[in-house]
Amino acid sequence: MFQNFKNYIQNHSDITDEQFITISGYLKSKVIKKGEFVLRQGEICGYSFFVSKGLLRSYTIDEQGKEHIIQFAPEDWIIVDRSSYFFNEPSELFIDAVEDTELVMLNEDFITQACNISTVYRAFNHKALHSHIRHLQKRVNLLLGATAEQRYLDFIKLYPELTLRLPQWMIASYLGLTPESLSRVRKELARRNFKPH
Amino acid sequence: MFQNFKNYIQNHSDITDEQFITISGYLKSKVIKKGEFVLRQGEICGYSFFVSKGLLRSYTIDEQGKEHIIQFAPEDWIIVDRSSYFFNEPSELFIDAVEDTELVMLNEDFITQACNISTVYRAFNHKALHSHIRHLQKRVNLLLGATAEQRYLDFIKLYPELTLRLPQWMIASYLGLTPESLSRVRKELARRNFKPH
DNA sequence: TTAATTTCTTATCATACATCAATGCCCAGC
DNA sequence: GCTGGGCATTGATGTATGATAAGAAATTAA
Repeated sequence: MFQNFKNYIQNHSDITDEQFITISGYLKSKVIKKGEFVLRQGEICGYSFFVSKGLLRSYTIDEQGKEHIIQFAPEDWIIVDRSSYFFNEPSELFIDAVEDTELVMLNEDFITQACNISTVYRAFNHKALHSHIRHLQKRVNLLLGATAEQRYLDFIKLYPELTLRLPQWMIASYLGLTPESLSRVRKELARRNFKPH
Repeated sequence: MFQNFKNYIQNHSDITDEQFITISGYLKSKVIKKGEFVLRQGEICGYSFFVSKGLLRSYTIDEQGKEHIIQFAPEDWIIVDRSSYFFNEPSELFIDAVEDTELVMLNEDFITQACNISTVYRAFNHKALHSHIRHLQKRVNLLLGATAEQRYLDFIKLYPELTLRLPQWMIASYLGLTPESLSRVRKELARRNFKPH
């Protein structure tokens, strides 16, 4: 039931099988279909969501009703609105399933317990926060300076498998483009004989 | 010498005067003039910089030689390239002084010691990481969706005092605009009789 | 004070990307 | 096998912002 998650957590900590069993009481698993939500704007994000199988995304909807995708989470990724989770504030984000998805929900108690049991896990968590910051800062920098084409090239370099799994309009949304613009960027790349990978 | 920093840290933790004295051996203070650097692209960021007086900024320079300002840090703020600091990687960022500045440099040992002495300080640190993430995510969202005017209005609402202290071209750079565009935005706001504050 | 930079504004023109609209594609469900 | 609804492409046109250039204003230096 939690096998993928157990592998994941043991790869990143020294938590033993027995320890995992004791704290797995704080876990919930869930299976959802494409399009179903695990978080909606306005709700408080009480869980981190680990993706065992499938693909989730988080996004905002602005005043003009436009979606802006913040993050994708394929297998072995964790997705969460950290602001809402940590500060107990209503979330700005929606999180829904891009594909049929199996996920594990970790609540605050689980994290606390795991940190108490294992300093390795605690350090892993700390590192994850820094990775998140690094990623966001890089994205800010790209959005400040890079053209549509540069942002797209960066995306397919960073997420080659996602590029294949996602509909193009979602990639466009992640990059801050319209689907039409992304289509033209791709056309231009093809004209110049660009081969991904 | 570290008075402002001592106040700051005691406001955010239960560290005593005596404890502060023992760990203050890990601190360095520095006075720099407007335009001087505390970090350059390519260097590893070995310190967090606390601003006692004055104003620092961090920014990148892209391939076309354009600056993109990532952060401002006035009094009582800490500025650091967390990626470089945590992962020991060469930094993408420059950090220099917008005004003549007095600062305190905290190295890894200081942070470690302070965390060991005080769980309150440790929690404060943890919270700071989450605040950073919240801020970056909000900025990504603005850059994805908002117009020049919306971004500028958001800025002056968030940083009213900075708006007065900074040259406009730096605000423009922070917002991902040219100075000319920001000037037009301001003109249009003035025409519509907008009063800051 | 004058001179010299730097910053801000304004105007014109250029361009990347958005918007709107039409078409074709694909594959999901009947 | 049709049929319909998302999705991708393409073209025509619009618009916000960038680029360039010049002058005004403000700040700093001499």
